[in-house]
Amino acid sequence: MGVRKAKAAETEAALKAAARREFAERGYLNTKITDITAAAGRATGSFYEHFASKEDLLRALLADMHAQAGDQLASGDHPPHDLTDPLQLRAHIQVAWNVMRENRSVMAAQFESVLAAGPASGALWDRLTEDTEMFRRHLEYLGDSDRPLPGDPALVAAAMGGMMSMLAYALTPGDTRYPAAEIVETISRLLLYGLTGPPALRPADGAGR
Amino acid sequence: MGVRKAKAAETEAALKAAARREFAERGYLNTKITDITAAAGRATGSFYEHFASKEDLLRALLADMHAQAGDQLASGDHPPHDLTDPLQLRAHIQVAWNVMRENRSVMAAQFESVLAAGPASGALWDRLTEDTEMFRRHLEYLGDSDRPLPGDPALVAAAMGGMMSMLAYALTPGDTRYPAAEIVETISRLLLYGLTGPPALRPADGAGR
DNA sequence: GTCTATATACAGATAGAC
DNA sequence: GTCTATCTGTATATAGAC
Repeated sequence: MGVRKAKAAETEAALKAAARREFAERGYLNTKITDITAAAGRATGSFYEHFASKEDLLRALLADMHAQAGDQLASGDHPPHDLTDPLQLRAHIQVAWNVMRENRSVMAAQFESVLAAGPASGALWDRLTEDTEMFRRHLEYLGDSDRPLPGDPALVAAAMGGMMSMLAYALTPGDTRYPAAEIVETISRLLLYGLTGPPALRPADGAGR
Repeated sequence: MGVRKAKAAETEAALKAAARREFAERGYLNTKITDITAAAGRATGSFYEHFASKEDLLRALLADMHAQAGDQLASGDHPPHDLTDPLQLRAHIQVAWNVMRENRSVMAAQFESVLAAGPASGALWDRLTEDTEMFRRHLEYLGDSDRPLPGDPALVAAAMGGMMSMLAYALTPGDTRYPAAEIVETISRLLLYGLTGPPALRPADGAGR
Protein backbone atom coordinates (compact mmCIF):
# COMPACT_ATOMS: atom_id res chain seq x y z
CA MET A 1 0.00 0.00 0.00
CA GLY A 2 1.46 3.37 -1.03
CA VAL A 3 1.95 6.28 1.30
CA ARG A 4 -0.88 8.29 -0.25
CA LYS A 5 -3.26 5.43 0.07
CA ALA A 6 -2.17 4.84 3.63
CA LYS A 7 -2.88 8.45 4.50
CA ALA A 8 -6.27 8.19 2.91
CA ALA A 9 -7.05 5.03 4.82
CA GLU A 10 -5.97 6.75 7.98
CA THR A 11 -8.34 9.62 7.37
CA GLU A 12 -11.15 7.26 6.58
CA ALA A 13 -10.53 5.36 9.80
CA ALA A 14 -10.41 8.61 11.73
CA LEU A 15 -13.73 9.66 10.25
CA LYS A 16 -15.31 6.35 11.15
CA ALA A 17 -14.01 6.45 14.68
CA ALA A 18 -15.17 10.01 15.11
CA ALA A 19 -18.57 9.12 13.73
CA ARG A 20 -18.95 6.32 16.24
CA ARG A 21 -18.13 8.70 19.06
CA GLU A 22 -20.47 11.41 17.83
CA PHE A 23 -23.30 8.96 17.16
CA ALA A 24 -22.96 7.59 20.66
CA GLU A 25 -23.09 11.06 22.12
CA ARG A 26 -25.66 12.97 20.08
CA GLY A 27 -27.34 10.22 18.09
CA TYR A 28 -27.21 9.61 14.38
CA LEU A 29 -29.84 12.06 13.21
CA ASN A 30 -28.52 14.90 15.32
CA THR A 31 -24.94 14.44 14.20
CA LYS A 32 -23.89 16.79 11.42
CA ILE A 33 -21.23 16.03 8.88
CA THR A 34 -19.23 18.89 10.32
CA ASP A 35 -19.45 17.36 13.79
CA ILE A 36 -17.76 14.27 12.44
CA THR A 37 -15.04 16.05 10.51
CA ALA A 38 -14.34 18.39 13.39
CA ALA A 39 -14.08 15.48 15.84
CA ALA A 40 -11.76 13.72 13.42
CA GLY A 41 -9.65 16.85 13.01
CA ARG A 42 -10.30 17.06 9.26
CA ALA A 43 -11.88 19.60 6.98
CA THR A 44 -15.48 19.38 5.87
CA GLY A 45 -14.63 18.78 2.25
CA SER A 46 -12.51 15.76 3.04
CA PHE A 47 -15.53 13.84 4.17
CA TYR A 48 -16.92 13.55 0.66
CA GLU A 49 -13.68 12.13 -0.62
CA HIS A 50 -14.43 9.04 1.43
CA PHE A 51 -18.19 8.86 1.78
CA ALA A 52 -21.00 10.05 -0.43
CA SER A 53 -23.22 10.95 2.49
CA LYS A 54 -23.89 10.29 6.15
CA GLU A 55 -26.02 7.32 5.18
CA ASP A 56 -23.17 5.95 3.11
CA LEU A 57 -20.87 6.22 6.12
CA LEU A 58 -23.43 4.36 8.22
CA ARG A 59 -23.48 1.56 5.67
CA ALA A 60 -19.70 1.29 5.98
CA LEU A 61 -19.92 1.14 9.77
CA LEU A 62 -22.58 -1.55 9.53
CA ALA A 63 -20.43 -3.57 7.17
CA ASP A 64 -17.56 -3.39 9.66
CA MET A 65 -19.88 -4.49 12.44
CA HIS A 66 -21.31 -7.41 10.54
CA ALA A 67 -17.85 -8.61 9.61
CA GLN A 68 -16.85 -8.52 13.25
CA ALA A 69 -20.09 -9.93 14.63
CA GLY A 70 -19.94 -12.74 12.10
CA ASP A 71 -16.61 -13.69 13.60
CA GLN A 72 -18.08 -13.75 17.08
CA LEU A 73 -21.05 -15.85 16.16
CA ALA A 74 -19.04 -18.26 14.06
CA SER A 75 -16.18 -18.57 16.53
CA GLY A 76 -18.55 -19.29 19.38
CA ASP A 77 -19.69 -22.35 17.51
CA HIS A 78 -22.52 -22.54 19.99
CA PRO A 79 -24.30 -25.76 20.92
CA PRO A 80 -26.99 -26.40 18.37
CA HIS A 81 -30.56 -25.43 18.71
CA ASP A 82 -32.51 -26.00 21.84
CA LEU A 83 -33.73 -22.68 23.17
CA THR A 84 -35.68 -24.38 25.94
CA ASP A 85 -32.47 -25.57 27.49
CA PRO A 86 -31.54 -22.99 30.15
CA LEU A 87 -27.83 -23.02 29.42
CA GLN A 88 -28.22 -22.81 25.68
CA LEU A 89 -30.81 -20.05 25.87
CA ARG A 90 -28.67 -18.03 28.25
CA ALA A 91 -25.68 -18.49 25.97
CA HIS A 92 -27.66 -17.15 23.01
CA ILE A 93 -28.98 -14.20 24.98
CA GLN A 94 -25.49 -13.50 26.24
CA VAL A 95 -23.95 -13.43 22.77
CA ALA A 96 -26.74 -11.32 21.33
CA TRP A 97 -26.53 -8.90 24.23
CA ASN A 98 -22.76 -8.56 23.90
CA VAL A 99 -22.97 -7.85 20.20
CA MET A 100 -25.65 -5.25 20.80
CA ARG A 101 -23.74 -3.52 23.55
CA GLU A 102 -20.36 -3.53 21.87
CA ASN A 103 -21.89 -1.94 18.80
CA ARG A 104 -24.51 0.11 20.54
CA SER A 105 -23.78 3.38 18.77
CA VAL A 106 -23.88 1.81 15.31
CA MET A 107 -26.99 -0.24 16.01
CA ALA A 108 -28.69 2.80 17.48
CA ALA A 109 -27.71 4.78 14.42
CA GLN A 110 -29.21 2.17 12.15
CA PHE A 111 -32.30 2.20 14.28
CA GLU A 112 -32.64 5.97 13.89
CA SER A 113 -32.04 5.68 10.20
CA VAL A 114 -34.75 3.05 9.83
CA LEU A 115 -37.06 5.16 11.92
CA ALA A 116 -36.52 8.12 9.65
CA ALA A 117 -37.97 6.06 6.82
CA GLY A 118 -41.35 6.61 8.42
CA PRO A 119 -43.74 4.36 10.32
CA ALA A 120 -45.71 3.42 7.24
CA SER A 121 -42.72 2.04 5.39
CA GLY A 122 -42.54 -1.20 7.35
CA ALA A 123 -38.76 -0.84 7.38
CA LEU A 124 -38.60 -1.48 11.10
CA TRP A 125 -40.34 -4.82 10.74
CA ASP A 126 -37.98 -5.81 7.95
CA ARG A 127 -34.99 -4.96 10.10
CA LEU A 128 -36.42 -6.79 13.09
CA THR A 129 -37.11 -9.98 11.17
CA GLU A 130 -33.72 -9.96 9.49
CA ASP A 131 -31.87 -9.40 12.75
CA THR A 132 -33.79 -12.14 14.53
CA GLU A 133 -33.47 -14.71 11.82
CA MET A 134 -31.29 -16.89 14.02
CA PHE A 135 -33.88 -16.93 16.78
CA ARG A 136 -36.53 -17.79 14.23
CA ARG A 137 -34.62 -20.77 12.89
CA HIS A 138 -34.05 -22.07 16.38
CA LEU A 139 -37.72 -21.75 17.15
CA GLU A 140 -38.71 -23.52 13.97
CA TYR A 141 -36.44 -26.33 15.01
CA LEU A 142 -38.34 -26.54 18.29
CA GLY A 143 -41.63 -26.59 16.46
CA ASP A 144 -40.40 -29.41 14.24
CA SER A 145 -39.69 -31.37 17.39
CA ASP A 146 -43.34 -30.98 18.40
CA ARG A 147 -42.52 -28.59 21.19
CA PRO A 148 -45.28 -26.09 21.96
CA LEU A 149 -44.40 -22.56 20.82
CA PRO A 150 -46.16 -19.39 22.02
CA GLY A 151 -46.93 -18.51 18.40
CA ASP A 152 -45.54 -18.13 14.92
CA PRO A 153 -41.74 -18.47 15.03
CA ALA A 154 -41.06 -15.24 13.16
CA LEU A 155 -43.37 -13.31 15.47
CA VAL A 156 -41.90 -14.80 18.63
CA ALA A 157 -38.39 -14.16 17.34
CA ALA A 158 -39.31 -10.54 16.60
CA ALA A 159 -40.77 -10.18 20.08
CA MET A 160 -37.59 -11.50 21.64
CA GLY A 161 -35.35 -9.32 19.50
CA GLY A 162 -37.53 -6.29 20.00
CA MET A 163 -37.37 -6.65 23.74
CA MET A 164 -33.62 -6.99 23.74
CA SER A 165 -32.85 -4.19 21.34
CA MET A 166 -35.18 -1.83 23.16
CA LEU A 167 -33.45 -2.56 26.43
CA ALA A 168 -30.02 -2.29 24.83
CA TYR A 169 -30.93 1.11 23.51
CA ALA A 170 -32.74 2.36 26.59
CA LEU A 171 -30.15 1.34 29.14
CA THR A 172 -27.29 3.72 28.68
CA PRO A 173 -23.96 1.84 28.86
CA GLY A 174 -22.46 3.56 31.88
CA ASP A 175 -25.60 2.79 33.78
CA THR A 176 -25.12 1.58 37.32
CA ARG A 177 -28.70 0.43 37.83
CA TYR A 178 -28.33 -2.96 36.22
CA PRO A 179 -25.08 -4.85 35.63
CA ALA A 180 -24.91 -6.76 32.36
CA ALA A 181 -25.05 -10.13 34.10
CA GLU A 182 -28.32 -9.25 35.81
CA ILE A 183 -29.90 -8.11 32.58
CA VAL A 184 -28.92 -11.27 30.73
CA GLU A 185 -30.15 -13.36 33.62
CA THR A 186 -33.48 -11.57 33.81
CA ILE A 187 -34.13 -11.73 30.08
CA SER A 188 -33.18 -15.41 30.02
CA ARG A 189 -35.49 -16.31 32.87
CA LEU A 190 -38.37 -14.30 31.45
CA LEU A 191 -38.02 -15.86 28.02
CA LEU A 192 -37.49 -19.33 29.40
CA TYR A 193 -40.31 -19.66 31.90
CA GLY A 194 -42.27 -16.44 31.66
CA LEU A 195 -43.76 -14.71 34.64
CA THR A 196 -44.90 -17.92 36.30
CA GLY A 197 -41.35 -19.06 36.84
CA PRO A 198 -39.81 -22.51 36.56
CA PRO A 199 -42.27 -25.37 37.19
CA ALA A 200 -40.50 -26.60 40.30
CA LEU A 201 -40.94 -23.25 42.01
CA ARG A 202 -44.57 -22.74 41.13
CA PRO A 203 -46.91 -23.11 44.06
CA ALA A 204 -49.08 -26.18 43.66
CA ASP A 205 -52.68 -25.51 42.74
CA GLY A 206 -54.48 -24.04 45.68
CA ALA A 207 -51.32 -23.80 47.75
CA GLY A 208 -50.64 -20.18 46.79
CA ARG A 209 -52.37 -17.58 48.84
CA MET B 1 -68.17 30.06 23.56
CA GLY B 2 -68.11 32.93 21.05
CA VAL B 3 -67.99 32.50 17.31
CA ARG B 4 -64.41 33.69 17.04
CA LYS B 5 -63.27 31.31 19.71
CA ALA B 6 -65.20 28.51 18.04
CA LYS B 7 -63.44 29.16 14.75
CA ALA B 8 -60.11 29.14 16.47
CA ALA B 9 -60.91 25.87 18.20
CA GLU B 10 -61.94 24.44 14.87
CA THR B 11 -58.62 25.39 13.31
CA GLU B 12 -56.74 23.94 16.23
CA ALA B 13 -58.64 20.68 15.92
CA ALA B 14 -58.00 20.61 12.19
CA LEU B 15 -54.28 21.09 12.78
CA LYS B 16 -54.22 18.30 15.34
CA ALA B 17 -56.08 15.91 13.08
CA ALA B 18 -53.84 16.76 10.15
CA ALA B 19 -50.78 16.26 12.31
CA ARG B 20 -51.96 12.80 13.33
CA ARG B 21 -52.42 11.86 9.69
CA GLU B 22 -49.07 13.25 8.60
CA PHE B 23 -47.23 11.68 11.53
CA ALA B 24 -48.73 8.32 10.68
CA GLU B 25 -47.67 8.65 7.09
CA ARG B 26 -44.24 10.27 7.14
CA GLY B 27 -43.27 10.04 10.80
CA TYR B 28 -42.86 12.84 13.29
CA LEU B 29 -39.36 13.95 12.44
CA ASN B 30 -39.98 13.99 8.72
CA THR B 31 -43.17 15.98 8.97
CA LYS B 32 -42.71 19.68 8.33
CA ILE B 33 -44.89 22.38 9.82
CA THR B 34 -45.97 23.22 6.29
CA ASP B 35 -47.03 19.61 5.72
CA ILE B 36 -49.40 19.92 8.64
CA THR B 37 -50.83 23.28 7.70
CA ALA B 38 -51.26 22.23 4.07
CA ALA B 39 -53.03 19.02 5.08
CA ALA B 40 -55.28 21.03 7.36
CA GLY B 41 -56.00 23.55 4.61
CA ARG B 42 -54.57 26.47 6.59
CA ALA B 43 -51.75 28.89 6.07
CA THR B 44 -48.31 28.37 7.54
CA GLY B 45 -48.55 31.39 9.80
CA SER B 46 -51.74 30.17 11.45
CA PHE B 47 -49.89 27.28 13.01
CA TYR B 48 -48.02 29.51 15.41
CA GLU B 49 -51.21 31.10 16.61
CA HIS B 50 -52.05 27.75 18.21
CA PHE B 51 -48.77 26.02 18.90
CA ALA B 52 -45.33 27.36 19.68
CA SER B 53 -43.59 24.54 17.82
CA LYS B 54 -43.98 21.03 16.52
CA GLU B 55 -42.90 19.72 19.89
CA ASP B 56 -45.56 21.81 21.56
CA LEU B 57 -48.16 20.31 19.27
CA LEU B 58 -46.94 16.85 20.16
CA ARG B 59 -47.38 17.65 23.83
CA ALA B 60 -50.97 18.61 23.13
CA LEU B 61 -51.60 15.38 21.25
CA LEU B 62 -50.08 13.39 24.10
CA ALA B 63 -52.29 15.18 26.60
CA ASP B 64 -55.34 14.25 24.53
CA MET B 65 -54.19 10.66 24.38
CA HIS B 66 -53.57 10.38 28.09
CA ALA B 67 -56.96 11.82 28.88
CA GLN B 68 -58.57 9.25 26.61
CA ALA B 69 -56.40 6.32 27.67
CA GLY B 70 -57.02 7.16 31.31
CA ASP B 71 -60.70 6.70 30.61
CA GLN B 72 -60.08 3.30 29.05
CA LEU B 73 -57.95 2.03 31.87
CA ALA B 74 -60.23 3.34 34.56
CA SER B 75 -63.44 2.19 32.90
CA GLY B 76 -62.10 -1.32 32.41
CA ASP B 77 -61.83 -1.59 36.18
CA HIS B 78 -59.81 -4.70 35.56
CA PRO B 79 -59.50 -7.56 38.07
CA PRO B 80 -56.76 -6.72 40.47
CA HIS B 81 -53.23 -7.78 40.18
CA ASP B 82 -52.25 -11.30 39.38
CA LEU B 83 -50.22 -11.31 36.21
CA THR B 84 -49.59 -15.04 36.49
CA ASP B 85 -53.27 -15.69 35.96
CA PRO B 86 -53.74 -16.38 32.25
CA LEU B 87 -56.99 -14.47 31.93
CA GLN B 88 -55.80 -11.45 33.84
CA LEU B 89 -52.50 -11.28 32.00
CA ARG B 90 -54.19 -11.55 28.65
CA ALA B 91 -56.63 -8.83 29.64
CA HIS B 92 -53.76 -6.51 30.55
CA ILE B 93 -51.89 -7.24 27.35
CA GLN B 94 -55.07 -6.72 25.39
CA VAL B 95 -55.76 -3.30 26.90
CA ALA B 96 -52.17 -2.17 26.52
CA TRP B 97 -52.10 -3.37 22.93
CA ASN B 98 -55.32 -1.60 22.08
CA VAL B 99 -54.14 1.68 23.55
CA MET B 100 -50.88 1.41 21.64
CA ARG B 101 -52.56 0.64 18.34
CA GLU B 102 -55.31 3.21 18.59
CA ASN B 103 -52.74 5.89 19.26
CA ARG B 104 -49.97 4.47 17.18
CA SER B 105 -49.10 7.66 15.31
CA VAL B 106 -48.88 9.73 18.49
CA MET B 107 -46.90 7.12 20.40
CA ALA B 108 -44.58 6.69 17.47
CA ALA B 109 -44.15 10.43 17.31
CA GLN B 110 -43.24 10.58 20.97
CA PHE B 111 -40.85 7.73 20.39
CA GLU B 112 -39.11 9.62 17.61
CA SER B 113 -39.02 12.74 19.71
CA VAL B 114 -37.42 10.90 22.61
CA LEU B 115 -34.98 9.31 20.23
CA ALA B 116 -33.96 12.70 18.93
CA ALA B 117 -32.83 13.57 22.43
CA GLY B 118 -29.86 11.31 21.80
CA PRO B 119 -28.85 7.89 23.07
CA ALA B 120 -26.78 9.26 25.91
CA SER B 121 -29.63 11.20 27.44
CA GLY B 122 -31.35 8.22 28.99
CA ALA B 123 -34.68 9.69 27.90
CA LEU B 124 -35.80 6.42 26.38
CA TRP B 125 -35.34 4.58 29.66
CA ASP B 126 -37.27 7.24 31.50
CA ARG B 127 -40.13 6.95 29.06
CA LEU B 128 -40.09 3.18 29.20
CA THR B 129 -40.20 3.05 32.99
CA GLU B 130 -42.94 5.63 33.20
CA ASP B 131 -45.08 3.89 30.62
CA THR B 132 -44.68 0.50 32.29
CA GLU B 133 -45.33 1.67 35.80
CA MET B 134 -48.53 -0.34 35.92
CA PHE B 135 -46.76 -3.54 34.99
CA ARG B 136 -44.12 -2.79 37.60
CA ARG B 137 -46.65 -2.36 40.37
CA HIS B 138 -48.35 -5.60 39.45
CA LEU B 139 -45.02 -7.39 39.49
CA GLU B 140 -44.12 -5.94 42.86
CA TYR B 141 -47.41 -7.29 44.13
CA LEU B 142 -46.41 -10.73 42.91
CA GLY B 143 -43.04 -10.42 44.60
CA ASP B 144 -44.73 -9.46 47.87
CA SER B 145 -46.71 -12.69 47.61
CA ASP B 146 -43.43 -14.62 47.49
CA ARG B 147 -43.88 -15.54 43.86
CA PRO B 148 -40.64 -16.01 41.94
CA LEU B 149 -39.96 -13.15 39.51
CA PRO B 150 -37.47 -13.31 36.62
CA GLY B 151 -35.74 -10.23 37.99
CA ASP B 152 -36.16 -6.72 39.31
CA PRO B 153 -39.78 -5.63 38.78
CA ALA B 154 -38.87 -2.38 37.01
CA LEU B 155 -36.54 -4.21 34.64
CA VAL B 156 -39.04 -6.95 33.86
CA ALA B 157 -41.76 -4.36 33.33
CA ALA B 158 -39.50 -2.43 30.97
CA ALA B 159 -38.73 -5.62 29.07
CA MET B 160 -42.42 -6.37 28.67
CA GLY B 161 -43.26 -2.83 27.59
CA GLY B 162 -40.27 -2.64 25.29
CA MET B 163 -41.31 -5.82 23.53
CA MET B 164 -44.83 -4.63 23.06
CA SER B 165 -44.05 -1.12 21.92
CA MET B 166 -41.44 -2.36 19.49
CA LEU B 167 -43.96 -4.75 17.95
CA ALA B 168 -46.66 -2.10 17.91
CA TYR B 169 -44.36 0.21 16.03
CA ALA B 170 -42.88 -2.39 13.69
CA LEU B 171 -46.12 -4.02 12.63
CA THR B 172 -47.78 -1.54 10.37
CA PRO B 173 -51.53 -1.36 11.13
CA GLY B 174 -52.90 -2.50 7.82
CA ASP B 175 -50.68 -5.53 8.05
CA THR B 176 -52.27 -8.79 7.02
CA ARG B 177 -49.52 -11.00 8.37
CA TYR B 178 -50.75 -11.10 11.93
CA PRO B 179 -54.26 -10.32 13.14
CA ALA B 180 -54.45 -8.45 16.44
CA ALA B 181 -55.86 -11.45 18.27
CA GLU B 182 -52.93 -13.62 17.30
CA ILE B 183 -50.42 -11.03 18.43
CA VAL B 184 -52.07 -10.60 21.81
CA GLU B 185 -52.28 -14.35 22.21
CA THR B 186 -48.62 -14.88 21.30
CA ILE B 187 -47.35 -12.14 23.59
CA SER B 188 -49.51 -13.41 26.43
CA ARG B 189 -48.29 -16.98 26.10
CA LEU B 190 -44.67 -15.93 25.80
CA LEU B 191 -44.85 -13.71 28.86
CA LEU B 192 -46.84 -16.22 30.83
CA TYR B 193 -44.90 -19.43 30.32
CA GLY B 194 -41.90 -18.48 28.22
CA LEU B 195 -40.53 -20.66 25.49
CA THR B 196 -40.96 -23.86 27.45
CA GLY B 197 -44.71 -23.56 27.37
CA PRO B 198 -47.26 -24.35 30.04
CA PRO B 199 -46.16 -27.03 32.54
CA ALA B 200 -48.83 -29.50 31.51
CA LEU B 201 -47.59 -29.53 27.95
CA ARG B 202 -43.92 -29.88 28.72
CA PRO B 203 -42.48 -33.28 27.89
CA ALA B 204 -41.50 -35.14 31.02
CA ASP B 205 -37.77 -35.37 31.69
CA GLY B 206 -36.20 -37.76 29.25
CA ALA B 207 -39.42 -38.18 27.31
CA GLY B 208 -38.53 -35.50 24.75
CA ARG B 209 -36.37 -36.59 21.91
C1' DG C 1 -57.49 34.83 13.58
C1' DT C 2 -55.88 34.07 9.19
C1' DC C 3 -53.46 35.07 5.33
C1' DT C 4 -49.06 36.07 2.03
C1' DA C 5 -44.49 37.13 1.83
C1' DT C 6 -40.17 37.08 3.80
C1' DA C 7 -36.28 36.84 7.17
C1' DT C 8 -33.27 33.70 9.66
C1' DA C 9 -30.61 29.83 10.25
C1' DC C 10 -28.26 25.97 9.10
C1' DA C 11 -27.08 21.41 7.01
C1' DG C 12 -25.53 19.23 2.82
C1' DA C 13 -22.73 19.40 -0.81
C1' DT C 14 -19.34 21.47 -4.25
C1' DA C 15 -15.36 24.44 -6.41
C1' DG C 16 -10.96 25.41 -6.81
C1' DA C 17 -6.35 26.40 -4.58
C1' DC C 18 -2.52 23.88 -2.63
C1' DG D 1 -5.95 13.96 -0.73
C1' DT D 2 -6.88 17.85 1.95
C1' DC D 3 -7.95 22.31 2.65
C1' DT D 4 -10.91 27.01 2.68
C1' DA D 5 -14.66 29.31 0.95
C1' DT D 6 -19.03 29.22 -0.90
C1' DC D 7 -23.39 27.81 -3.10
C1' DT D 8 -27.84 25.65 -2.72
C1' DG D 9 -31.80 23.91 -0.72
C1' DT D 10 -34.94 23.87 2.88
C1' DA D 11 -37.32 24.20 7.58
C1' DT D 12 -38.54 27.34 11.16
C1' DA D 13 -40.37 31.32 12.53
C1' DT D 14 -41.90 36.22 12.02
C1' DA D 15 -43.93 40.67 9.88
C1' DG D 16 -47.50 43.01 8.41
C1' DA D 17 -51.81 43.34 5.52
C1' DC D 18 -56.67 42.05 5.79
